[in-house]
Amino acid sequence: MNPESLIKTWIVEDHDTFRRSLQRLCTPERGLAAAPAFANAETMLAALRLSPEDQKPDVLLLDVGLPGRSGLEIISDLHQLAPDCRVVILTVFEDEEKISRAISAGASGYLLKTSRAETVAEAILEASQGGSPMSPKVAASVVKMLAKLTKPAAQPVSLSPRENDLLKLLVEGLTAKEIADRMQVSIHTTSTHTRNLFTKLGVHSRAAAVARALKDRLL
Amino acid sequence: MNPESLIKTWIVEDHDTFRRSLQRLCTPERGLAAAPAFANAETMLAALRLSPEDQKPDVLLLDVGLPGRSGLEIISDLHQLAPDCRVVILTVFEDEEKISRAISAGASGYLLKTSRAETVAEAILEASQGGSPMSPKVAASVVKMLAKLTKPAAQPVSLSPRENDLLKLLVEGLTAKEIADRMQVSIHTTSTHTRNLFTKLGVHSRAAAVARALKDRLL
DNA sequence: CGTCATCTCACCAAAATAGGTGAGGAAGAC
DNA sequence: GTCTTCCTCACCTATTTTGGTGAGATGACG
Repeated sequence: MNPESLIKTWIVEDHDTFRRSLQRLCTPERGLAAAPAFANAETMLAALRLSPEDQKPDVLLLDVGLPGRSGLEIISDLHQLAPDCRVVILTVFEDEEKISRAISAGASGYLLKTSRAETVAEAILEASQGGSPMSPKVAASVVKMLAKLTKPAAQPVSLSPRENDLLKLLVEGLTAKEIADRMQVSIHTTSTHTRNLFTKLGVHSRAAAVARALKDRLL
Repeated sequence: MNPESLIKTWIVEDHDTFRRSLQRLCTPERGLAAAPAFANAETMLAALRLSPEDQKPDVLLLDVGLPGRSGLEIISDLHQLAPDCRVVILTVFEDEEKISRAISAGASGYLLKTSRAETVAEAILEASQGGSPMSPKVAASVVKMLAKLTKPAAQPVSLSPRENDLLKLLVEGLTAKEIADRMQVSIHTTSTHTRNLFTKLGVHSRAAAVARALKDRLL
């Protein structure tokens, strides 16, 4: 395999021994170029700023072991400096909170530190190809969270087209007058629609209607 | 490996040839028991209803090839009949819409039909152990969706404790009077808080405040 | 053909909200 | 100490919302 096609990985890991073993697993046999490694994220960012375009990493292995100043904050800086670089989190934490934060911050993959070396190497390759490598437990958590967030209405309501329009505009926070304007009808009509909508949704105020619409994804 | 520890897999797949090849990959060498296979979901459910508890499947491989009556609807029936059974979707579709629907419906895994046989076998094992096997592209979509859904406020607002309480109650759809009651203050106080809250959120109505709160996850 | 749902508009009145000003007390920051 | 933020309460008015009744037009469905 020629050097150009080797995946360029950078490593951020504060624990010396572990950092060296991560470096050791980046070998040409696995399709990985020799990996620069840093003891903290700031050093890595400094190096990245000095780095010419063609030497920037394809994948960043990021340890977020320490709570508090967790390392997730640097992901947005990283994406500024190297937009195409994929971030793979490496950590001991497997709770939904931590996983969710990492993914919101822009991480593509999330591995537990219990992963085998071979698994980490495969994950780097997968990430570089646009995938999202995750340890099985993490994947299960992610699926569970997504299921919760996309759960549809408990008792689906059937709104008429105009009622649907109205609801959208309510969610935008418009007043009755503005809504009438947008819907090209008189304010009396919006009032009628609003009353009917409230009845269907089982609410008595615009705020409650908006809450129901957004919570139960009625749009 | 003794028969008790083999994973019990059931298969729903309308295409004869593909169904047989799925059956062939369920072998004791891979830790999988011989798998009953069905050409459609209704037949499978009928069989499941007649099935004694100890023969119910650990994992269901579910083809959702056909659009329309897609097969996803049966997942809730399945969970009624066999609450511990994990569902792994097998399909050619890889768009976010389909993936999201499947996961909302209660699927644990999602494989593309381009997957190799060995990959499918491993996925069944992973699912049975509580994991969520996904093809790389699917995992990437799932992570992308979760990132979008959990993205925090663009410009974070710092609300005072009382303003936060108020916002929660607004989202519940309470009136000013009810809120005053719950917050144990006079209605004049809630009014003041409301005005300050609106200013901080940059809105001019309760509905818009609720929309902002829910969209930007300010709670 | 009648019925039903929907959309449209109108008039009405009670209630709630939006928005402004002022002001006292408590807690924390400088 | 002073300043600021926050919480509390009050009074004010204009506007909006909520909720009721009624009614004509349309189109779909049986």
